This record gives sequence, C-alpha cells and structure tokens, in this order.
Amino acid sequence: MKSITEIFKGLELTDSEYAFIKERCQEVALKKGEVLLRKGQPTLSQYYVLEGCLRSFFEDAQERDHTLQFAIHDWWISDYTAFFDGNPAVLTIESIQKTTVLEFTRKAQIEIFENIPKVESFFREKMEHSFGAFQKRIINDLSKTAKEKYLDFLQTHKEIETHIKNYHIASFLGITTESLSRIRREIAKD
Amino acid sequence: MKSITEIFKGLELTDSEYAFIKERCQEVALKKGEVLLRKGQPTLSQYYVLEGCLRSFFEDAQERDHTLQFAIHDWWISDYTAFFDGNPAVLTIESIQKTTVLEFTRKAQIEIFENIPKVESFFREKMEHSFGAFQKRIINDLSKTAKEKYLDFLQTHKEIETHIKNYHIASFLGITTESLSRIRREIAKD
DNA sequence: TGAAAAAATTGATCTATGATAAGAAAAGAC
DNA sequence: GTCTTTTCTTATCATAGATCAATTTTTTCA
Repeated sequence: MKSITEIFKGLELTDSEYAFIKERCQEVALKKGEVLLRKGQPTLSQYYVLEGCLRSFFEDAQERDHTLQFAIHDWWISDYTAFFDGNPAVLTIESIQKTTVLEFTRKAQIEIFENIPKVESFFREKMEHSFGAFQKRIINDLSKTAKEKYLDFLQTHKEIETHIKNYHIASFLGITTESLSRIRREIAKD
Repeated sequence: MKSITEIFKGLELTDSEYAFIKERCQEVALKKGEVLLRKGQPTLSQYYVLEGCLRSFFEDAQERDHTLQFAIHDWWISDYTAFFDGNPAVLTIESIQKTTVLEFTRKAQIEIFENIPKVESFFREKMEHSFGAFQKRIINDLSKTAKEKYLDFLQTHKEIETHIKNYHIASFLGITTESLSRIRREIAKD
C-alpha cells in the first residue's frame, strides 16, 4: 500500500515530522463512481491520490460536464478556486475507479507549513509545476485543433489513457463524444 | 512612482528586509511595443508590473498568436513553464503600453525565500490565487460560447479593457478579430 | 491638419464541430 | 453464457466561427 512517506520523497523528514503530518491527514477510500467533493459544498481539503483515479469537472447551465483534471497516483486534486479562497466548490470530484486518497484540510496544511517550513517550499514547487501545466493547457486549448489536442492528450496522459472512458476524454478536450469518435477513426486510417 | 514597498503590502517587513529585497531586483523600463522576453530565450526572471500593461502570448506553427495573459499594475507575469523548470521560453512577453516592471531572477527569488520565509508564504498565496484564476479560465474556455467569453472578459478585465486593442482581446478569447467584431455588433443591438 | 498606417467592420463563403437519431460493440449483471 | 446497460460509432443535417476580400473608421505623427 502506498503511503505518506512517498508524498514528500526527496525531503528527508525526521520521524517526528512524519508523525506530525500523519496526525493531520486522513485516508479516505472511495468506490468507483463515488463523489469526493460536490459542487456547492465548502471546499476544506486538498487530496493526494494514493491509488486509483479521480476526475474533477464543471457542470454548465445546460448540465453538460467539462473535465478539468484527471488525477492518479502521486497527483494532487481539489477545486483550487474554492480551496484557496474559502468559496463553495464549483467543481465536482468523483472517482472513476476504486480509489484511495489522503485528505489534508486547509487548516492542517497551514499548521504543517508553519511547523515544517520545508514542506511549504515543497508545496510551492508542486504548485509551480501544476501552474506550468495549466499554462500549457490553456495554450493548447487556444491554439490546437481537436485532433491535435487528442494526440497531445495521448502523450501527456499515457499511463491513464487506457482506464479512462472516451466520453471523459472528450469532455476534457472540450468536444463531443461523437467528434472524438470521428477523430479516432481518422487517426486509425493513417 | 509605484515602488517595491507596495508589492508586499500586508507583510510588515523591516527596513533591512526591504533593503535585502531591493538589492535583488531591478527596475526595467519599456517603451510601447518593446519585448521583455522572447520565445526561445532562457527565462530567468519573473516580473512585477509597476505601471503600464504587458501581454504574454504564444505563436503557433501558422504564426498566429494566442494571448495567455495581460498584466497591469500589481500583477506578476512570466513564462511559468519556462521560469520554474529552466526551459527556454515558449511565450513572448511584450509591452502594449509604456511600462515599468521590477525584475526578480529565479536565483534572487530563492535567496529572498531562504532569508525571509514570510515572503515565500506570500508568494505561495499569490500563486494559489493565480492558480485559481487559471482554473477558471480553463473552465470558461471549455464551457462558454465566444460571446459569453467576451462578456466575461469585460467583467474580469474592467480596468484594462479600454487600453487593449480588440485584436488582442480576440487573441485572448481564441477567436478571430472578425468574429469579435460581429459579437460586438450583436451586443450593441441589445 | 492632413496623409499614411493601423484597427475595426462588413459581406460572402467555407469548414470543423455540434445536434440528433439510430445501430453496433463492449462491459456488467444475474 | 445470455440479457441488459453502458459505451462507442456512424450517418445526416445544422451552425458557430473561420477565411477571404473589401471597405470604413480611428490613430498616429509629419
């Protein structure tokens, strides 16, 4: 079983530092299809995926859903607008496989930052990389065709692509499942 | 003239801490149209806008450009994928008005973090908010029509909208300038 | 202030993707 | 292993936004 030690790999924490962190997070197990966070709820926590796969998505006024993020082992996920600002969630997070996560509340996280500064640095760096990934995502959304976006997705999500339903991929790419199907046929021809 | 003291407003830094920071950043003045960072260059710095307006954009294979971000007074801007990971820039940053920025190199920033931990917390929080803004941007890109995106832009960029050329706004929204023009006509009718 | 350049608009097509509807294939349930 | 449900594909038609080609309006600066 994956555990807390590997979250902070590279950090060289002492046993008492680990213990301090361990007391401030909680393991949560989810069956396939279960909801971890529902839109409208207060978003008090951020989640680290130990095993399985989660998906965060936005439901628009026409009840179509738009996938913001997939998260597998060693990824973090939350509704960041809500988590950081204390607003109710606009996203819903659901498991698309049997999943285990570690839950860190905002309060716990801040306590940890205050007591173990190198964890704050660690999180800042994590954040910076995710920030870069979001920047890249926006650029892709603006500049690529649906087909290019799909090919790009296959590259950037190699390890998870096989577990994920095509309609979820379509929702991540911002196209309909029918369009994705046409694109897949075209690619298969090549 | 806007200056360094207001960057960290709310932080209550001592004079010597200010001095420490001041020695590690540099004021850069730009004429309208000048380039601050060009794609392909190493991205060693992050910029804080004192006055004026900058734009970061991506040029695709067809030489069309796609605006990622506008930055005015009190905003930070860089090519984050490049800045954080040490890769060459994929974005170009240009001034679209006479602009003054404070330049912080990565090295300087890390020195500051190590010596004044509360500045690191401050940056982490800045980052978190920007992260939330990017999340919102992606959701908008996925779920809204061009018209809705434009109306949203007018709201979220109230203070700067008047200085910015429509073709830059179009490039931010991911549509052509002709389409934006049609959308504007439609809105004017209402 | 008036000519040149830059920016915005308009009209006429074209095209990628959406919507709808139906059938085929795959996955799960019993 | 068959039945049911879910997922994926295919076909046809509709549409938002792109492209191309002028033209008008606004800005710049000599």
